[in-house]
Amino acid sequence: MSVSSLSISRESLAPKGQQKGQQTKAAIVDAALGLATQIGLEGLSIGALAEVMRMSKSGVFAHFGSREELQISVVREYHTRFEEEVFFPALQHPRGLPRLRAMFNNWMQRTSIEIDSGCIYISGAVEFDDRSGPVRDALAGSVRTWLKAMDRAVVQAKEAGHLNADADEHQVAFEIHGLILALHYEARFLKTPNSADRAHKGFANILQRFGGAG
Amino acid sequence: MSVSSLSISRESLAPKGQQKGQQTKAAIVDAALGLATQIGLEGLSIGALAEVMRMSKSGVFAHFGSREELQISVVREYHTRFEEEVFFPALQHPRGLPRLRAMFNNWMQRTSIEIDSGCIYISGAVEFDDRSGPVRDALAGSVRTWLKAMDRAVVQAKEAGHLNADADEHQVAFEIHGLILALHYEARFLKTPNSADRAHKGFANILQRFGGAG
DNA sequence: TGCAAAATAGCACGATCGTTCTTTTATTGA
DNA sequence: TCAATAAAAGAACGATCGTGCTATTTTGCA
Repeated sequence: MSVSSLSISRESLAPKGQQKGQQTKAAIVDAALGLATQIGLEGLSIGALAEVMRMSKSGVFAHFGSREELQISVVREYHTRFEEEVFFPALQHPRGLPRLRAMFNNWMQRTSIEIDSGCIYISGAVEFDDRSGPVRDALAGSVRTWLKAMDRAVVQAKEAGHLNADADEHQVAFEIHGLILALHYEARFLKTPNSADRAHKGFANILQRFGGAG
Repeated sequence: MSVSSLSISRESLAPKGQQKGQQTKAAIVDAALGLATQIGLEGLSIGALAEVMRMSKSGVFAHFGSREELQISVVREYHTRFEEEVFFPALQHPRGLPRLRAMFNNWMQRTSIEIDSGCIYISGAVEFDDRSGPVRDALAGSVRTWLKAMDRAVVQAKEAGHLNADADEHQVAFEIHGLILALHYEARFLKTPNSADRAHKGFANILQRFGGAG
């Protein structure tokens, strides 16, 4: 193999000076996210992760320097994917009720998938609700960012006249959040059928009450 | 000390042949419940429990035979307390809307306390949602029992004419469950203020929509 | 009061955990 | 191609975990 072909492939695969290590790290974070959604951020162990990656424990460990840093990387990766899958696509819909509906529907779709795989925003909340530290901060910050985006969407719907003028925006967001949590709880833990339908129905009920049904 | 006084005290303290071991076991379960609500059923370790009890690990362990049996005992104890605190007092209110209100209010009060202490129905759901075994069964059975009681209360409220005739009982119970879960999540994890008010408001909104507001 | 039984303690085991250190291998750039 | 550097492996550490085994202590009852 010639030097020039090597050079070209390096350019194309890692254009911004991305070393082999960066790619490996990304692959580790990807695998770690998969493990963490199933067994939680606390259940995520470097040994199990190394086994999945077919690497040594120390090989995995060296990329992060600590377990905490690994957990934070997982949270950040989840945040990015959540944004790409739920938030950004909704922005293509016009402000107001259409965008609010899109955000809820995208959230519902993601939650429906997570009935099988798990959700670190929910499991992480339980694992870190009485702790402090950078992992908790990353987790709470990420969740708050999303909930604020939901809040803004409700505010815009009200400004657009799609909701009653006296509608309490935070109340709407709170009740929507409850529907998602109930869906996750009843479907994933209790295996209650038709939970997704109940959540959708609940959203329609909220809109009806706050004037967004018509 | 005379034999008769010993006999009397034994009769009074342990009338049904309750040995010392039973009392100790009850005290251990009590301490274990306290630990489990904070750090979860999975975080509950026999070593930490022994330290709290000022006992040896093996001394604690012998009462249960396995960690799993300890966890099940904790779930059962929590179930009993939940019934005594939330369910039974509500039965003293008349069937229909008054009893439904009482059940929700008692549930809210318990949840408000658990914002500080934690709740094993919620943490346990996350810890055991993708596992099988007796602990999961005990947990899910206990939760289902309570949710069915809520369902019955809604049905009775409808039968009494306190809710619209076309109200979907399970839908009402689902949305109420969501309010409790959102309260726990936002208050305990995110430290969002006024979450209890939002849950109460949400309950009023549900009643309004299903015809129980007047 | 004394003796059987129950309750508790003490100790050790294998396993897993995060982490550190040293050594080997793979990659990079001139 | 070769030296410098990054990446990965290997081994070992102290700690904690659940659990089994064997003493020791405490309790219950005649």
